[in-house]
Amino acid sequence: MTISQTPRPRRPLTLRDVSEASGVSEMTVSRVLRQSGDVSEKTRARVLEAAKRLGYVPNKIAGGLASQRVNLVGVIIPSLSNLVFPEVLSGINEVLEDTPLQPVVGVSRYDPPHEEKVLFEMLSWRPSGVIIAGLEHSEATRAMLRAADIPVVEIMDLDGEPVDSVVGISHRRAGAEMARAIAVAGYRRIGFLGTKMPMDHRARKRFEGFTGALARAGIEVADHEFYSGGSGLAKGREMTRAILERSPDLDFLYYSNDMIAAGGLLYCLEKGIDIPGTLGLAGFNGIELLDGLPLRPATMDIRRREIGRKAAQIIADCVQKGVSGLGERIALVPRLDPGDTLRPRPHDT
Amino acid sequence: MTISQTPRPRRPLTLRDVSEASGVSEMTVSRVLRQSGDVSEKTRARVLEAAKRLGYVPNKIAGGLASQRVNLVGVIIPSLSNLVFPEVLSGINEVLEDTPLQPVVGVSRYDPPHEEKVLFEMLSWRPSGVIIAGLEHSEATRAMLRAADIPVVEIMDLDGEPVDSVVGISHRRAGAEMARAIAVAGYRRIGFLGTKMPMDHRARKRFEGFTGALARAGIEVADHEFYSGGSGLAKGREMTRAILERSPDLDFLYYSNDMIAAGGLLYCLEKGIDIPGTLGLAGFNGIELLDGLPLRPATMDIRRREIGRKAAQIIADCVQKGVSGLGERIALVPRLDPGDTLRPRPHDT
DNA sequence: ATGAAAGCGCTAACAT
DNA sequence: ATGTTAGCGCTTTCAT
Repeated sequence: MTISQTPRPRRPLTLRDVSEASGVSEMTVSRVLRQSGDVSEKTRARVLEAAKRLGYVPNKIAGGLASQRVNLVGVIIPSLSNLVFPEVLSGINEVLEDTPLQPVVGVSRYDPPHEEKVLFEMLSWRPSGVIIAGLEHSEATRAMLRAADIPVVEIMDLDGEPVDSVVGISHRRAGAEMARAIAVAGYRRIGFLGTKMPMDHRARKRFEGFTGALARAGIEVADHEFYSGGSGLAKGREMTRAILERSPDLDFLYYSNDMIAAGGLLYCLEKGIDIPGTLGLAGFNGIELLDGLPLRPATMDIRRREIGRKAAQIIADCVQKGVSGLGERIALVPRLDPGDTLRPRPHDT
Repeated sequence: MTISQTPRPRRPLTLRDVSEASGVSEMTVSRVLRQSGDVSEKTRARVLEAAKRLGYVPNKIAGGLASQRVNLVGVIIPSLSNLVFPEVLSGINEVLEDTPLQPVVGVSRYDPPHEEKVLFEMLSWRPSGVIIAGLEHSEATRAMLRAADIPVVEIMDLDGEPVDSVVGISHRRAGAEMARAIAVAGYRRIGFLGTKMPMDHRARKRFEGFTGALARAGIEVADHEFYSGGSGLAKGREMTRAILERSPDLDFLYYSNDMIAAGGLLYCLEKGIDIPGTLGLAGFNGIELLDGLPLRPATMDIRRREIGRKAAQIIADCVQKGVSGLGERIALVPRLDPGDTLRPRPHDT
């Protein structure tokens, strides 16, 4: 007796296979599978049954070519290990899940030539829109974005000239606001700890906004420490040790992100430094990690999830309206959280 | 005087446009752009110049349909916010960057029906291979993977029946090994803190391996605490508080991941508990975060980056050889790191 | 080294 | 409600 087996196809199944198996024309099968147009309930059922039985998976390559529409949204972010960007992606996902659109992620590594390459690859799939982090791109990248004739949303940052729409916060203002809060609280000998600048424009703008606002309060940054490489707790400890050994009289440390701030906090607590009495601290981003620390570092929430949601919404709107961009500018306001490490302190006078 | 401007095309550029602009046949243009076949240096230069000047971006949709080959590798992981998976992705990227293959990421959210949907979407793009986390999938998912007739690599876990190839560690053994180390060190009143099981098979297997090995040493898990929802430091603190209030006589806590272990550690240190004298701790994963904590919790490194690399290598090999799978099984051995929180202790006798 | 023709699997547009 | 035809932009194959 021969054993009957589900045949394992060498050639992937096509609409035609479903058409033959169900005795319905290819066109009607296509309509059923896309739930477009009028199809009788009976044929619909027969088609669905056949498609399921055969294990048919539609070919979007062919579909996209025929319809000249591809429901992909390219998302280009600098890094996945930053913790911030996965949250932006979640926001994007949340919105796109209620649409036929699907995000496709590319990672630019804070490297403009690589960003250019990633975008080129992405555009070769003819996505319906692009969401891209930052406003600083190579001229070629900007040219491609403009020429693609699709909605483009630049996210995270507001300080610059967008190609089309933009959703984010002003990092200059964020830096300035933190500076003001620190100055108002009475801190005077302030150290800055951050990433090496050329890589990260947003960190640079925060630094600029920070120093600018301090200057207006008659304060100069007393010392700074820049690093390269991954930012983990250990890096924050090390940098904090270095800057405090060099400048033991600092009374505040402003870190360019929460992770290194958390490392610095742990270091200071171990050294028995009185926080925030002797030394205040602040980070940036508002990541979840901060919730479990012995003290909650001051930080500024940049509303990552909301940035993702708004950006995705703009793309979805454009696609729905059939327009290739609508030059929106959505300014989100970061929320300063003083936590336990940024407190008004007695004056020195 | 009219101002000459680069015309902004409504219709995306095609090979034909480049062909006309360069006076070279479409076919030859195609050859140049794909760097395949013999083309004279002169024509090549002309084509490249025209393509660049026009800002031509090839249409991979059309190319994929014509060639029946799409250089995408689908990667399906449960979550992006887990810290573990971005590292696996890095490993995959590292290898694929030296090939024409490109990863496309889908997130299954530890949810089999959703995983099924994500895979279906992915397969509709006819990728050259699939890398998917875990061995537990719905029957439909397994059927799709088999029917796709492309290389499939299941990653992270070894304990089960793979569809094709598999790269990972045995979580049962990992749990068992940690149990043995704890027992040998002399701990006897052991608590387990982990995720709610049905969601996460690998955590479940570790738990099974752990309790099994303890049983062989004549020890039972004295108490356990399960949680749902995100795992951050705060969750680790809260769970630790709960279990220690209920069972103050525990002498060891085994956490299902490093993040909650770190939270637990911070909690214990604040409470002034002597670690590892009174209480030992261990987590799981070997994440970078641990490096900056006041004490380094014991953990087990699961070699995430290497898992990604090996998996990608298998796909790349299959694509290169033109085979649709080769049933490899790569068993990685996790590394137990006792850190500062798992130390031999004096016997109670 | 280059070109011409056919067709990949699907859908738009137009029948019926 | 269903079917027919043409063609999306590229590559394969076969000429030259």
